[in-house]
Amino acid sequence: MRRKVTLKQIAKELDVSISTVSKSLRDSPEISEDTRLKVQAFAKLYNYKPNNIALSLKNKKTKTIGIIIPEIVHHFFATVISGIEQVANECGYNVIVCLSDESFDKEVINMEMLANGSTDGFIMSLSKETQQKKDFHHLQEVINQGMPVVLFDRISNDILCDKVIIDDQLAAYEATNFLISKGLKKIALLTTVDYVSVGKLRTDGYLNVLHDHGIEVDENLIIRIEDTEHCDEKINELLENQTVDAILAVNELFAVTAIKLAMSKGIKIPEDLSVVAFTDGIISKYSTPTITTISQNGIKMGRKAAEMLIKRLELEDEEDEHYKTEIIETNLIIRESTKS
Amino acid sequence: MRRKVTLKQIAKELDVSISTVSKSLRDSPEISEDTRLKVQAFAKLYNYKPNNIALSLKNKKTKTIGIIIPEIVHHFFATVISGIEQVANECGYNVIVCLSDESFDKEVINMEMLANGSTDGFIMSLSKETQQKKDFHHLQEVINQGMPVVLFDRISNDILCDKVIIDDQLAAYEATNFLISKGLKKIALLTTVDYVSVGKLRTDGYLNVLHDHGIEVDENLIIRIEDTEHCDEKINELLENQTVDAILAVNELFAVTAIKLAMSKGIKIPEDLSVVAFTDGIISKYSTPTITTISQNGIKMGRKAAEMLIKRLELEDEEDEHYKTEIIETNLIIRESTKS
DNA sequence: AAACCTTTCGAAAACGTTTTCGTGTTGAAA
DNA sequence: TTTCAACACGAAAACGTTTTCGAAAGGTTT
Repeated sequence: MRRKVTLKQIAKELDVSISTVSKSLRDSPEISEDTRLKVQAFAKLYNYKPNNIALSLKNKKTKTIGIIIPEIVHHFFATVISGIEQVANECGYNVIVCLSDESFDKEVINMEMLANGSTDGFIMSLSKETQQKKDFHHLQEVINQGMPVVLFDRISNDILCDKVIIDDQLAAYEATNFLISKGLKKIALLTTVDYVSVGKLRTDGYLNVLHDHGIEVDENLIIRIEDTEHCDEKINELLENQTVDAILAVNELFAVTAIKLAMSKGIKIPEDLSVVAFTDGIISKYSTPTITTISQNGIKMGRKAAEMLIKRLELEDEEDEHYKTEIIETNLIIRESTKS
Repeated sequence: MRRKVTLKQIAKELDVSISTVSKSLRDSPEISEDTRLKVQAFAKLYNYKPNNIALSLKNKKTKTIGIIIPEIVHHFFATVISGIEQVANECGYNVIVCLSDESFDKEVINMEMLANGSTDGFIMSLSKETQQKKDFHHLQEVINQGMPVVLFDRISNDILCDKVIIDDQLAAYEATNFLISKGLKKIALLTTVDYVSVGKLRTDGYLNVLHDHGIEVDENLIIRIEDTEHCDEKINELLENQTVDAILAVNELFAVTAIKLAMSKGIKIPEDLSVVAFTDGIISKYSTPTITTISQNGIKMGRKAAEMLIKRLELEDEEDEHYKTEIIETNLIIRESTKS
């Protein structure tokens, strides 16, 4: 077992000072070529690598990005992490990941843990509970301390910081418009409860397009689902009590559940019912029929968030560049679940 | 902008020494109640929290676990991270995640980055390239330095360390056995190239069960797929040229692809063709028909790996507990893709 | 020979902790 | 009055770096 070697040990071994070793390794012209080469050879031999922790302490920079997300077993969040990791890696940063499990308390705890020197900044998406409580003091605290924060997807207008989102409202508008253009009239919406920011925005987009086409809003066609685990019943209820031409679902899960239920009732897709879903994930790609979705490019979102954070981190001393909100474009990916 | 307050600042402000402040905050009996309360009140007021980096440097412990996995956009790996994070959190550890992208070089670079003080230990799953090259010097290096490593899923017997896996061979044996028990004879295998450890083991299990039942192995029924992206062609070829009763796939993707291709050819599932897949992920749960799978409990795997690592980390000074390999049990989850 | 410049290196501070040890003050016991 | 223990606190080292500044040694210029 050969423990890691330090500057001090090298210095002692070669009978020079620590500073000489440090300077030699950093190719300082202060040091004669003789000793420089000698030190470098020795360091290489013992595979010396500077200790990151010591560097962090000295530089007051950890080169680490804190990511706090509600869940990691959601494909979308996984892709965002992937995107973040890509540019972090390119820029010599590491990422430390914490999960809030949709819990406000865990979000706060994780944030406080990481804020005490572990990371240089944060990239996060708010937990449901946080969005519901509208309590952002933990974020505010961190921002006040001068740590940059970038919010993505689940954001809040009450927090002043950089943000990256898709235009949920517009995307919902366009997707619904697409359905209308196919001659479909009775379009149901499967959405979440309103405190989830994206659910609200997508609902708004849906409402707007109906309004613009002079279609009356039928509240019976709007299903607000609180508990993702038991969405079956509410969707089943919809299919039992209403005849609908099309469905817009704010996530894949709702969509695939609706499709399965519909098919089991002998409803043909897309002949009898067209379905469009938000979030282009694996389910949509591999379900039968494959599902028309609104792509929500997680990789791009993650990359952009990381770029914004790192840019701010490396900004020379708070030339306070004002906060930006970047919008990642979406596309409608047309597959088998919608009429052509 | 109120930067974080340090012991030194508190000391200066209250006109006491740094040691007094530190001791006060740690409730040392050395300090009079008077000053202790005064210091604590002041610290609370200014929301003092000790700096993690400084603590890490002093204690030579970071309370951080390094995770290196091939990809994060695989549901299985995401669940493992989730499991790791659960127990890490319970034990006051953070996790720092690096992705190798199945590249040997990235794996090495990430490992070296994290090994220089950033983490106390590693949990990892080998990249394909690493398994192919059989070059483990980076792992060996880290282990020699006294950092604990826990390998999961994609492991190698050439590395001496703790491991956690499923019994791939047994699981494949039992799954195939299940198919045979349904009276199915011509069972095809969709697997990976042999250097991927789990692919090899699963193939072995398949071969063993055929042998034990006296069924002759038909090499035409064993499809080794190198490139996941273009598995369609090879699977299509199989379905065109052979009539098969059943398919065992080493992952969900191969299974769902096979199912879709078969259905497009008018082959009925499960009447004409039964399908069983490894890895119980979302695809299997939501595809049509739903797929019978071998559960590979990622959460449990992650939890176990984290427990093993932390146990070793908190073992008083290398009482060298010998290395263990934990086996996570699997279950066959029977769904619609197999005959009942 | 005196003054000065270069070269080459080391001491020390700094980052923020914790902890060991030393020290001054007080009060009580001898 | 002396001695000693208890109490309350501070100085300093340590963790591993980087960097500033000072200084010794040697050489060059007057």
